[in-house]
Amino acid sequence: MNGAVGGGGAEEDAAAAADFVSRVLEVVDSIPAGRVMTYGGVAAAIGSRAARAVGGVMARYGSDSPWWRVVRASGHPPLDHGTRALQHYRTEDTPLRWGHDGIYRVDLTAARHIP
DNA sequence: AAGTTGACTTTCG
DNA sequence: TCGAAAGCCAACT
Repeated sequence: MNGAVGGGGAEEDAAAAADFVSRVLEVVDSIPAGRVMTYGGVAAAIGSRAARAVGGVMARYGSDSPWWRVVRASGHPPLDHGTRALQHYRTEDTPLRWGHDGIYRVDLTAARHIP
């Protein structure tokens, strides 16, 4: 395969990032249907408090992961993707708490998944 | 190397 | 119950 060692410095950066991303995706992928986890919960599961970094990973690499199972601490889905997530929540039979204006939020009291 | 951004969290009013 | 501000961590420029 590769005769040379290959520098390493840049690879360590990429490896470190891939490691963080892999852990996040693994936790997200381990969330069962009908349950949700907060960004901070996922971060805590991998031993970090980087809730924002978790969101950043979802924005880039979450395209292939059940990102809709990861919600904010308030039970609101990510930004304007609520409509898109709602389709999945109804399909996964996730407990939702509906407001008077038709807006909904995930019932973390029942749907919060604890690893 | 340093600063800015970001699919966030928590606390105060 | 809702709104604004500060804090923390990781990635990008």
